[in-house]
This record gives sequence, C-alpha cells and structure tokens, in this order.
Amino acid sequence: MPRAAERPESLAERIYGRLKDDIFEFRLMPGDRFSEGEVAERMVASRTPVRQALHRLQREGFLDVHFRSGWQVRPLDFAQFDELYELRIVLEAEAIRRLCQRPTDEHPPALQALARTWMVQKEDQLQDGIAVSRLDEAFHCQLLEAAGNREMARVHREVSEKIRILRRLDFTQAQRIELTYAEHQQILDAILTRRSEEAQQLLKGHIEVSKAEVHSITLHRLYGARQRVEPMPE
Amino acid sequence: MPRAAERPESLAERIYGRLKDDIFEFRLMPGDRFSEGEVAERMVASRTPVRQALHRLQREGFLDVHFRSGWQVRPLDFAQFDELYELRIVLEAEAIRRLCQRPTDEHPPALQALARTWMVQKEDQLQDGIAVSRLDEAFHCQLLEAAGNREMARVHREVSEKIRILRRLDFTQAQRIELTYAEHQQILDAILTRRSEEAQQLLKGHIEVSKAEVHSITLHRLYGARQRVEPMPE
DNA sequence: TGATTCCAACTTGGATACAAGATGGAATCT
DNA sequence: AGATTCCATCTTGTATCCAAGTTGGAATCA
Repeated sequence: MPRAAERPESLAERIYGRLKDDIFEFRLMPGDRFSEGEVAERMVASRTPVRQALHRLQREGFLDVHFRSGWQVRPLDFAQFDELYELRIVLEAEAIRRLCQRPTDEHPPALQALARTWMVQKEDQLQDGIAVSRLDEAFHCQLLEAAGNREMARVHREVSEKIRILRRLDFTQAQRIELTYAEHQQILDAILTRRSEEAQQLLKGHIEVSKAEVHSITLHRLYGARQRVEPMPE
Repeated sequence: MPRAAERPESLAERIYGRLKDDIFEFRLMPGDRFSEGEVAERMVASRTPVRQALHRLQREGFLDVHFRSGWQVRPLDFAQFDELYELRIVLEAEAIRRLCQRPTDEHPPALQALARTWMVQKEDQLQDGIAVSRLDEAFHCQLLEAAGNREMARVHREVSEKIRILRRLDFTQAQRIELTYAEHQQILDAILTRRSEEAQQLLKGHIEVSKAEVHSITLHRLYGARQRVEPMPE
C-alpha cells in the first residue's frame, strides 16, 4: 500500500531551504542586511511565505530581525560554536557508549553501511572537500541514528546544521580530508570491536581538532569563500 | 543607562504563549482538532499572527497541521517521552560532571541560590503540587545553566518543556512532593561536596523514577485534569 | 563648510482578500 | 434500508492592503 501521498513541499518550505543554502554557501554573509521585499522578489513570491521562512530561520538562530528596519544574517559567535562542539561531543560519546553495549552480536545495519563508506582503500577515497565535509556531517549524524534515540539524533542534527558553515571552511585543505578518513576508520573499528572507552577518546580527539580549527578560521578565509547571490533563473 | 527599549512582545508571541499554556493546562487536549479561524476569534486577532504561533508550535512538536483540514494537538507519544527523559539524563549528568570539576572553591551563585530554595526545613517546604512541579523543572534547568554551556542549557530547557505536561500529572501526589525535596537535597549536597559519581547516580535515579511514572499515567488521569477553554475576557 | 531639520521612501507586523482543495451530510438511487 | 453522489461550507496557503515607525539624505541654517 502506498503511503498517503505526501503533499508537495509548500512554497514557504522551499524558500526556507533556499535561504538556508544561501547562508551555508556564503551567498548571504554574516552581517549582511536585507528586506523581506528583496527576498520575495528574488524568490518570485509574495512576502507571506518569505516571512514564514525568515521567522523560522530566526528561531533557529541564523537571522536577526530589526523591527521595521530589515533583517540581518546573524554574525558568527565563536563562543557559541565552542559550546555547540562540546554539546556534539557529549551526544556522540553517549551514542558510542550505547552502540558498544548492545547485547546482540549483530551490529545495526546503519553501522555496517558506515563501514562500507569509510573503510575503503586510499584510491577509493573522495577528494572533493565539499563532498567530504557533507559526508563527515552524515557520518556523525548516522552514528546518533544508529544509537537508537531519536530525540538525541534530532538535537544532534540541529547542532550539526548550525556548525555546518564552519565545517565547510575546515575542509578546504587536502590534509584534513585524509585525516578524516583515517580517524573515522579508527573510530568505527573501535566501535565494531566494542572498545567503548577508546572509541569515545578517539571521537573526542577528532572533534576537538575541528573545534580548535575554528579558532584559526580567519574572517579573511570566510570572505575568500564568498559567492554572489544570483537572481532566480526560473 | 537603560537598555535599548525592548519592543513589547508581538501579538504573535503572546498568542504563542497562550496556546502553549492552553496545552499545558489541558484546555487543549491531545487529539483535539481546531481551525485557525476559531483560534483567531478566541484571541481576537486576525489569522496572520495566529498562523505564526501555530506553525511555531508545530515545529516544536506540539501540534500537527492537516492540509486544508485543520489543526490537531499532537497525541502523546510515550516512546518519545522515554527518549526525552534519557536525553535529560545525559545532559544533566554532564552538567553535574562539570559543576564538580570546577577549579575554584567558590561555587557559582546559581548553585547557592538553588541550595537556599531546596535545603529547607520540612515546615518551610511548599505543598502545592503545581507549584512544586514548576520548581522542580526550574531546579534541573538551573543546574544546566550553572554548568555554563548555554547551548546545552537551551536544549535542556526545550526538552524540559516538552515533558512539562507529564510533570504536572506526576506531581498530583503529596508523596512525590516530599520525595522531590529529599532527592534534590541529596543531589545538591553531593555536588557541593564534589562527589561527582554519587551525584550523577542520585540524579539518574531521581529522573528514572519520573520516567517510570510516565508509564503508569493513565489516560483517565489525563482527562481527569481536563479544563475548559474559556472565551477571552478582554 | 559643517551641523540640523525634515520628509519621502522603506520596512516590518497585522488584517483582509482570494485560490484551491477537503469534508460532511442531504438528496438520490438501487 | 443502505449505499452513492454531489455540493455548500469550511480550511489552509498565498497574495495584497494598511498601519505605524525607522532611516538616509537633501535642503536649510548658522
């Protein structure tokens, strides 16, 4: 039986997604100001769904609204990123603890899928930084999903999204890509053989590196990645 | 110097708050259906701010929207509550760990304020179940705030809010009130003397009790607490 | 020239208008 | 009686309109 046909994504949701991408792709930079009308024109829609999307992004911490004076991409708050990385560590360490103390000998299929993605020969590893940064985010999220607590996974997903903008910048160096493969392999191996403490330590180290990297991300690097906002093609 | 005058709460926010209270106070019961128009009439406002509030409550998991077919208070999902309780334990245990390993001998003022509220003689303890349930939620949230990570505190606050509806039902028995005072005293004492592991164990036990209680909360008890929705007085 | 005033153009928040699909129940048919 | 059809009513999603306050800069003044 086919599931009740999902209603196609509403206009407000599509606009929400496009705006969020604009932020992640550096087409909208931290500090940029704009009005609802401009966005509506770019998206070829009325202000109503645009406002819905903007207010949602505000609730999620990506935008600020100034009463009768326009919107602004929220400036980066590095202290907040530190706290988000710490929260990630807490959640992922808990996920590993749970994965390692499962009673069954069978590992969840999700874990096996992860192994197939990451436990590969050097020549099969991806090279593109952006692709790997996406894969890295998925790795950590799938760890949470495999652990089985949907609320922890949801929160972790939201946290990951908030630091996504930094992850992008972090993966501009080839060396980070290699290191990521190596570390993920170690972590998965430890989990699969149920060395819980070791896996947690490896993971903490892995995330701490990214966290430390944040402090060296210069605004210069951020603006180097800037892209232009294009008017909508269709 | 007075802070830049805060803009008074917008209409949409006020409606959001009132609707959330309607849910927590059982004036809107799980499963109840209603339309935007009805709410707008009750709140004496147009559909615009009502929709903003409803969509926010939907994002937060309290409501479901059926396309062109009205809104519904999301039915209680006990499996989800279990997962929320587990997430609470993870966050609060981490908070205790951090509070216990602070270097300074001075405890944060927030902790001392908690002690003043909870470390009191029997005759000074509150009796009203609803008041104590509010105080209980605040106790755990303040623990997180004292620990110093604002993101963890924020997530914990949102989680606490989602289980608030159950907490209310849990605190209908006088015995639970006494027990809560006793357990909070033990936990605070262990934290103040930096017995981290013991404090964490006490806390887990304390929360597990509430979590177990959830399973015995009958729908009957829920409907016993039902209240009527009144038209707005002014 | 440099400071000040003032106003036209913007901007967001809320109300209203319109579009298109869902629904319940009366009327109809077998 | 019981099932089916059909339509008036209702519902959400989107567009547009209006209210009230902000702002940048031109015009004015010392």
